[in-house]
Amino acid sequence: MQLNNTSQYAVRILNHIANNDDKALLNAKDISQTLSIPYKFLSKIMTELVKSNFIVSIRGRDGGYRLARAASEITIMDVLNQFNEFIHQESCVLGIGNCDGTKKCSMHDQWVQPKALMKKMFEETTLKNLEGSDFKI
Amino acid sequence: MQLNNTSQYAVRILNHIANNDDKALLNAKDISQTLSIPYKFLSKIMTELVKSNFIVSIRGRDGGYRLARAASEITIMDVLNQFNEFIHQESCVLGIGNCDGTKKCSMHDQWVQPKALMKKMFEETTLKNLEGSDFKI
DNA sequence: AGTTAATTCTACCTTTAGGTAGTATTTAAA
DNA sequence: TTTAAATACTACCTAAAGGTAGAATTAACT
Repeated sequence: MQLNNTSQYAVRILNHIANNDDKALLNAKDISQTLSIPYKFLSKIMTELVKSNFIVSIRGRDGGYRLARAASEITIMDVLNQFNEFIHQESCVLGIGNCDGTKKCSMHDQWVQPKALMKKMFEETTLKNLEGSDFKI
Repeated sequence: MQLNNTSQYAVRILNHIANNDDKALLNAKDISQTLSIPYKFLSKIMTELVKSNFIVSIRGRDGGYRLARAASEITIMDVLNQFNEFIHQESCVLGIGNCDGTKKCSMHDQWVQPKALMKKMFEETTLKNLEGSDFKI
């Protein structure tokens, strides 16, 4: 019951970029070293973050990355959706299709509240909310 | 953000056995058909459930499986722990080691409540609580 | 005693997530 | 205009999860 590796990396990367968005561009090499994410794997994720419009890239010497929009406009849910983490209302905790009100699995009722709280939290938390210098990165 | 396939199967299997524990033994072939879980894969899970003492097996002709203890004494958390689903207090949502009070990741505070609710639910839900005939299986 | 129907064991196959390698492209600066 | 430092692209490799195959073992029934 945890986020996949790529999602975790993506959130940490975006969080890091948001924390430094006033300064110069950040490049892949630096981010890789700061966050201890393998350089080549990070590069792949960066490209995906560019394509999905979370960040913009400046190519060539002295290039790098910065946020594509305000940190307050990027929710964690946005990011998770991009990396195959589905946390929607009907997702069934036992994996039996979709669980709606009519036909539900045996754990549906117990799962409703935790799922809703989790969903709400991911939807309401933005990169802005995560800013701070005192956190593990 | 969902349980792995094997955990889902394990819960559904145990739930099904609990629902029929008054009747005769259930065998792998029947369970496989009823729950639409591949027979050979199910067999493997059954053996693990026996070894980890959730069920007991009767070998040989007319053999099968039944719960090893009362349904009210088996929590979902017990099952998940057996199948590599770690939902403990210190598990870090961003995968940066363990997140305790002192040194925490940037999402720690937002994650505390959903995680706690989920943990409590899995700990307090037993197979007995899941019994019922009106659920998707 | 032999047959049949069940679990168990060992070994393998397949798919996907995670990760790596090498090269092409772009751009600023010397 | 060449070089250096950056991103982007294509293709591959590796490990783990999910799943399969076949034979061995066990025990009730005839």
